[in-house]
Amino acid sequence: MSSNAPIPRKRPVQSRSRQTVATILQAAAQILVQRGYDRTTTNAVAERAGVSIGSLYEYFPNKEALVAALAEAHVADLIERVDRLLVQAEGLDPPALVSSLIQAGMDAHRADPALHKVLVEQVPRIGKLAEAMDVSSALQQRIADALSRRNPALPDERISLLALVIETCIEGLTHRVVLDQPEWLASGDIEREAQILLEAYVVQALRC
Amino acid sequence: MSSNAPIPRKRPVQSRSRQTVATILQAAAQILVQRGYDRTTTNAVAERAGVSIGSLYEYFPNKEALVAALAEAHVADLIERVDRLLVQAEGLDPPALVSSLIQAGMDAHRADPALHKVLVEQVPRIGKLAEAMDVSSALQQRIADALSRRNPALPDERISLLALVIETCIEGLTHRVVLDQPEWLASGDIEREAQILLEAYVVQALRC
Amino acid sequence: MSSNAPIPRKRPVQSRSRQTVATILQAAAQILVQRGYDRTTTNAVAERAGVSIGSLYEYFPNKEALVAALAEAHVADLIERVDRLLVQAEGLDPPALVSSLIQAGMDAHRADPALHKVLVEQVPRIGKLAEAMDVSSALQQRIADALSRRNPALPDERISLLALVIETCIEGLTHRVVLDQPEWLASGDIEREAQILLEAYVVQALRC
Amino acid sequence: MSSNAPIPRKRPVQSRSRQTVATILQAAAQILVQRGYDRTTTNAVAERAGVSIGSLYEYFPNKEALVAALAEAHVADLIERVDRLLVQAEGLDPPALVSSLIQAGMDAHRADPALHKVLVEQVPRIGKLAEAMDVSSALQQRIADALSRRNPALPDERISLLALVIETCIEGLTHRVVLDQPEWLASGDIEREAQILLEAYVVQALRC
DNA sequence: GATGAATGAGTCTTCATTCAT
DNA sequence: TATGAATGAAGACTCATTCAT
Repeated sequence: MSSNAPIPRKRPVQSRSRQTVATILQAAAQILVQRGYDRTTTNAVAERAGVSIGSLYEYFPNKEALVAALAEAHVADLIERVDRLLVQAEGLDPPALVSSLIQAGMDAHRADPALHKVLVEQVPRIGKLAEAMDVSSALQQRIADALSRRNPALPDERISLLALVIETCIEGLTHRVVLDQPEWLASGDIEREAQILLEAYVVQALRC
Repeated sequence: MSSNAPIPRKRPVQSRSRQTVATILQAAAQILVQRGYDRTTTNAVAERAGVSIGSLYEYFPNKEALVAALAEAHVADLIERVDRLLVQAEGLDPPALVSSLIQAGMDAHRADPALHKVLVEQVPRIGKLAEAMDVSSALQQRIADALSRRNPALPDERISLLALVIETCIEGLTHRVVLDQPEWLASGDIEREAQILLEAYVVQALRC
Repeated sequence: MSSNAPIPRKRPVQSRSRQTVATILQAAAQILVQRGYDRTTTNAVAERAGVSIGSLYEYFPNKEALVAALAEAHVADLIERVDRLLVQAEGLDPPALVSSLIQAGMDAHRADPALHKVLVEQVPRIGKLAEAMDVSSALQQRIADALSRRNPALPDERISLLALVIETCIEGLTHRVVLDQPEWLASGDIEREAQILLEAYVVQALRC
Repeated sequence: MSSNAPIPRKRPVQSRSRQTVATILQAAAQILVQRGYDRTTTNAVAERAGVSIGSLYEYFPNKEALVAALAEAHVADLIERVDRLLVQAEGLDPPALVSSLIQAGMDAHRADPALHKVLVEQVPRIGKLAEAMDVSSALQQRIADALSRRNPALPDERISLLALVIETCIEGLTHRVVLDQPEWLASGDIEREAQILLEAYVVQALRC
């Protein structure tokens, strides 16, 4: 409207959009956590976000896309955390690498455990949502890279298999603790067991 | 009428009911696999079962209960398979026990993989459904018992932790293979890795 | 079965039927009072009566007929009570007659106030049910007869009108007290007012 | 857009809603009268109103609320009519007051007799509906006020009782005529009788 | 872009009633 | 006659999505 005002630097529209999108995603996360997936309605999300339902559909073509966006953001956050830790672990020996991976796995779940729980337990892994929620592939890739740098001689197939096993165990153990026994989080017992379990495995594997 | 026949009276009636219930559950399984949880409607299940919608509600108070019954049956089947294998593994040494556990885990998922996939990926783990789908607790208990018999000196806490780790890893690896890479099922690669991973862990653990 | 037992006097079948019908009606009354009309189901009535739903439909062609039978029985009970009092009031003077009528009205509602309340407040006055619940016509007729015997000179039209007014006021006042202010039942205030109200009216009317 | 127009902004939006609500209520009244309460379905009401079923539920959370709104409106209309007549009767002597009250009662039932009949005869007086349909309390209050102004010396208790008796008789007689013998409406016979009945009663009562 | 009233296909669920046994 | 499993028409209600303003 006020076209000659001195304020607008660049893409004011875009920045407002960004803000709106962020608000909607926040609202979606809250409602998802409070009500679960099935009972989350787009109307409720819009209302919570203080945005009209029409606006919501301006940014997200449907409910699935909305939740997918949320899942993507969450997953990106998770992976970013893992990446940060992996960078630090670059030069370490295998036991320390394993430790780092375990820490990364545990740490990743500290992002937004409640949201994580809902996403994992209630959101149907179908279509776009299945893709959006696939953390494992990305993590396996990163683990594979790390292993590969350590022992470039190992064949890719073997690396993949190792990465799959490692990632699966860490994710499995972490999930179990985070989702079902959050009271165990503090003790560090699980980390210790995981270390024992995987250290031997990895050390030996990197030898072959 | 035939007052002194040795045949129990109400049997025919009961058997009709039984048949109806079984038919409904079968139909539910089929439709669940074909359409996924959200798009499974009670009316469609009744129709597929060749039964009136009223009959369905005669036996299952609502959709949740229907799917929960299905999940319970599936879980029971699954656990029964594990139990059978564990019985055979009774006297074996730790490596063989581990092998049995892994086989049991893999085998369990051969019950009805398609149904398993839908149940795991799409059915919201909420309320009655969450309970009905809890295999892990049961399996951990069985593994704990097996370990306990092997090494009665170990404290319960330690046994529980071991069982949790073992069960989680086996379930995690099996899931990953069954749900995401069914093509790996045949190769036996995963079993081999799992054996390596867990054998060392268990052997050592049973020593302490 | 035991066909030559000395017990059965006459129409054992009929008497058993009678018993069944009575049981069903009792059950219907209970459930009606507990749940209200809409939430009263024929299945629940049968169950409460300890009778199969099929048997219920043996005796009552449909829900409406069942409730109508109940209403009829209730109304018959009411009218019988009124009749008993009116017989006693035969020779009395007008004020005493009025008093008797009022007593009869109040007394009638002591039959089964809870059932009465449900029938009046919730049962739709439609078709067979409307007929079954029509107490007023019968009462007006009886009042008209009583008045007529007192003053045969009065034209029928006038008698009818008087009866309508008297019956309506008594029923109205009684209802109000019974349904809305049961705590006033004991005091006798309403009876006193009704007597004042109607005595003057009737005395004068019987003169013309 | 037309930013400085004196017309309130949201009006068009609101007026659309208002219109929708009004249309729905009209349709509900029609269908209620035609089919009776039980056979009135929300879908039919929406269809008759030329509105989607979703819109109906936008404004009325359930069937009960819809009918309650209708009843409330009807009752409000009814009471408004009575109030109008009572205002005019302010300075009159007791006989004229009685006459006014009777006229008011009769007149009130001219609002929408068919709807009135359905509401009274078929709508279950339960929960919200019972409240919505309670005319008597309001009318008794108004009558009590009128009496109180006439004779401030009378104790409240007595006033209440008088009002109850008067209101009950007028309502009873009016109902009977309107619901059961609409053909008597024209003659004026009932009004005359009511006047005789209540005049003596009120005159005497206001004396004490 | 924003709004929010309106849409309506689609679900679950109830319950009076039937009928094979 | 009695039983109770089975029926299925019908109804209340939800919510993702559209579109006129």
